[in-house]
Amino acid sequence: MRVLIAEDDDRLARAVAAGLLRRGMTVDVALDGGSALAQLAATAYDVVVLDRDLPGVPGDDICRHLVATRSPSRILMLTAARSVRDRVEGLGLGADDYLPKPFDFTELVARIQALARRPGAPVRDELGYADLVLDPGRRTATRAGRKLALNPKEFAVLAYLLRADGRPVSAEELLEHVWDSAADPFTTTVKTTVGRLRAKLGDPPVLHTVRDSGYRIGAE
Amino acid sequence: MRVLIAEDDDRLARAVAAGLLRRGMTVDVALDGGSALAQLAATAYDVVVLDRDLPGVPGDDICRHLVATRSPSRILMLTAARSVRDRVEGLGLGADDYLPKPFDFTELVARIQALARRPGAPVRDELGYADLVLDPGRRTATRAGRKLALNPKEFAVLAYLLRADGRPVSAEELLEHVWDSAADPFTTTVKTTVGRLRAKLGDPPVLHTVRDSGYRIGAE
DNA sequence: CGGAAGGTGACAGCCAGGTGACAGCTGGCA
DNA sequence: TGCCAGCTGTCACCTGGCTGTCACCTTCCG
Repeated sequence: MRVLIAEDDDRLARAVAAGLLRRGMTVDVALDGGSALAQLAATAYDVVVLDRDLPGVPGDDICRHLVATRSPSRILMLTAARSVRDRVEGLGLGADDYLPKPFDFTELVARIQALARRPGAPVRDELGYADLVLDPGRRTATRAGRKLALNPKEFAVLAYLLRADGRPVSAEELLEHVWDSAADPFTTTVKTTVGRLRAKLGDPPVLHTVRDSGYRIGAE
Repeated sequence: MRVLIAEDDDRLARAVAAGLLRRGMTVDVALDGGSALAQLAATAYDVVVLDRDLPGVPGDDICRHLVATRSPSRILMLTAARSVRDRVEGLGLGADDYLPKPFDFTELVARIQALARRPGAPVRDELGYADLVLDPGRRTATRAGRKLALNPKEFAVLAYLLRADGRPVSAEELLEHVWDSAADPFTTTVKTTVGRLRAKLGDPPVLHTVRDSGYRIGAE
């Protein structure tokens, strides 16, 4: 699957690209409207992630262009403003989905995957490991059928770890993806949050520490 | 995906049909209420775009009919009048979405797609959770057999939350669907209305807040 | 045994969300 | 037309809990 990220915030674009690459997608990045159009002309993308505030040619215009040319690409709009008006306008322009900044990176990745799956079978994505089940759509988490009262940050961390599917995830990676990308690199909040999450997950332990590489969901 | 457009303005109907065909949908048009009913009886549509001011059988009646027969079709109501009351009534009748004329064509297309994509809890003529029962057709709400005196806005909000079936619904989403889409994005009316609704719903609480995500009907 | 990585509990600031008072609007009615 | 009542939005203020920091402890490993 081929994805174009049209986003002028270089760090953000690269972080998203990294996440998608890890999920096996092919990713290109365009830092301004002009190059986005050029890349769209040259290559057939499955999904286009489109910042509304794009320098050069604004995202709205690119969206209109894609719709007008009956491009088969699905469009996911990003916007800084969170107003209702923006949302309506975004969808009105023909975008397939819409995400206001700031967003949870894992959420973005999930939405891109949902878009990539052709419409039809409604997507009910559920994450889980053993008796632990997470439903991102409903914001619910259960263990052995028992509901877990997770705070938003704890929930986001757990979702990210589950999506990592057993791979150890470093504190830095969590900081970048679950927290604001401008987070203080010396913060200790990750270990605190993981600690609280662990306590709520209960026994037997499913969230393990891999020394020097990070945290991991899985067996022993 | 199969869509029925029940709209007596011939030009408008054809323009919409053309746009939907271009997005790969199968489209039929009914120019009056009678033929709309006939086509609905003959064919299973995913989405019905329903003009309220339909000659023959009015759109409201068709909507009621679809809800009463537990049709799986999703209903998008169109209406010339733009009043809030209209909007609330439309949703109260059991429509899934509502669009006042004049509308932006691309917005209509986007909404139809959104409806089609929506995972399919079938439309019911009665909404409810636990001892709470809502009858959109008769605009009545009861809890544990006791009638609740809900204002129109409160009723519409509750109906929308019940249709979301446990999924958290953001204030933004409520604003867009229950209020006028041109609503002030910084308004605090949602939390006020939800507060009043909560007070009327009584104990035990069924309307919960999910921090950073919205409101949700359900257990704890 | 010493240092670094990781865990834990206490604490405080802040902000999302809740609440009550009030006022404007609207629709019904005489 | 003027009055009244109920619905709905705004505003100011409150509060509870989420989250980050910090100090200190434990564990691991060379």
